[in-house]
Amino acid sequence: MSKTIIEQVQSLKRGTVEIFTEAELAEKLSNAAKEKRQLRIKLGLDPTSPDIHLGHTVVLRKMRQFQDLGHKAVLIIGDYTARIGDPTGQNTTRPMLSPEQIEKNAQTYFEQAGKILDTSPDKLEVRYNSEWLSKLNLAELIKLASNMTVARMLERDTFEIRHKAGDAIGVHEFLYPLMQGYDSVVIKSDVELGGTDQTFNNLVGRDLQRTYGQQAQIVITVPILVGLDGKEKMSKSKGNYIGVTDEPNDMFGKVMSINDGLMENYFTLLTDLPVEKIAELTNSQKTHPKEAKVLLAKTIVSQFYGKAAADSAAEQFEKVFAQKQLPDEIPEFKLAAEPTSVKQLLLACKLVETGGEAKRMCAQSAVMIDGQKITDSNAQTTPKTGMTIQVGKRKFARIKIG
RNA sequence: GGGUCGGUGCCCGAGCGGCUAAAGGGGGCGGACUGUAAAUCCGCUGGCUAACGUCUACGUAGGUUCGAAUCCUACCCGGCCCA
Repeated sequence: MSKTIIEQVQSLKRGTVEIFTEAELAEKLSNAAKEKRQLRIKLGLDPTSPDIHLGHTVVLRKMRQFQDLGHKAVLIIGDYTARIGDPTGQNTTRPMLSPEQIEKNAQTYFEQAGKILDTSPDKLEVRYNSEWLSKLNLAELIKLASNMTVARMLERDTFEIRHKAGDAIGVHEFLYPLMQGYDSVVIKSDVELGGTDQTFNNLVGRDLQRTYGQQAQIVITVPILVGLDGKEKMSKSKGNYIGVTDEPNDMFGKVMSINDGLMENYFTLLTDLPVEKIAELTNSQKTHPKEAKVLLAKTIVSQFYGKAAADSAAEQFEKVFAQKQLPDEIPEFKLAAEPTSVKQLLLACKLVETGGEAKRMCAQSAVMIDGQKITDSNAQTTPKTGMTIQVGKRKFARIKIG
């Protein structure tokens, strides 16, 4: 209420790629204000992978902005659409989940998304799309499908690429955008949020609402966050992600591992720092890149764990990586004081997974026991309390006899 | 339905009877370098074993052979072309 509509649109626009259309958004916002009505902001969720990472938080942060303006987040758990699997993804076939599994995943999701979203009941509504999709009969499905043409489907990048590459495309995959679009009709969405990979799907919702006689939803797309490798999108399966439940030290370390060029992107999408400040931080003439990255890492960690934890993570990082000292917290393992080989010792402390790996690590002089390099995995040692073992730069263990 | 090509390790991809735990690349891991990285360079990259070895692995199931990822048969899955 304090912000004008123009200001609202400006702030909502930050960090987005496209808005279909900005003018309509302004109109909706202003009508909602006049009618004292909450806008319904839709976000579809995939219940197959409940663990959320920073990539998901980009769109969640945008959702939060809407909530803070008084609007309602409507989360759609795609339990029914999960039967198909988003054609955007790599895999076209996915295991069908049991209702219990979906429920569990959804639960996990909320716990994690709650770190970003406002979960008070007047700001959040959660729906499962099986609620209406399972009731569609064939006639209704045909009607739905008649709103789409093959040519238009094939326009879609992912289909076009796969088609040209000679990969299989199941007919049922064409239903995915329709089902997702139908969700918008059922829940009467005003705005749908999504990554740019969802642009097509979300625009289908817009069209469908029109054919079903509703006012078309606004579609807002946000960028797909690039993963730690700096190339591919952040995803769990690619292992280039930072999970929102990662421990502060891990989270900090992962942020520090991104390459310098990625900082600006992360600052913009994952923090609230003003644009001018970001420009200053990412200009290496003005700010040392490491300093900027430390600030980025601290800012991100503190969003999830608070400032104290962020500062402590920064200290640990400096200690372990820059000064190559031992961290404060080292996992402790209880062992018997029997002589064993280094190989067995590493296995017992879970520093390696297989004997072969233990041998390799030793051969590559990555193993240190009490600061002594060990190169022979068959060397005998007798564990004693306080003995510290290090494998590589980041794996540590401490022994306790007992 | 017919024809044809194909299914190889985490991924891509070579191999097309023994020298193949399977070239090469990517990824990952370790080391050097550094500003934490990135880039670059070097090394490693199936399990068990102290080691000799041994087990598992080239779509699935059988078969031929002293010996098969490599040949044969059936089946499953996919691409393309024809209908």
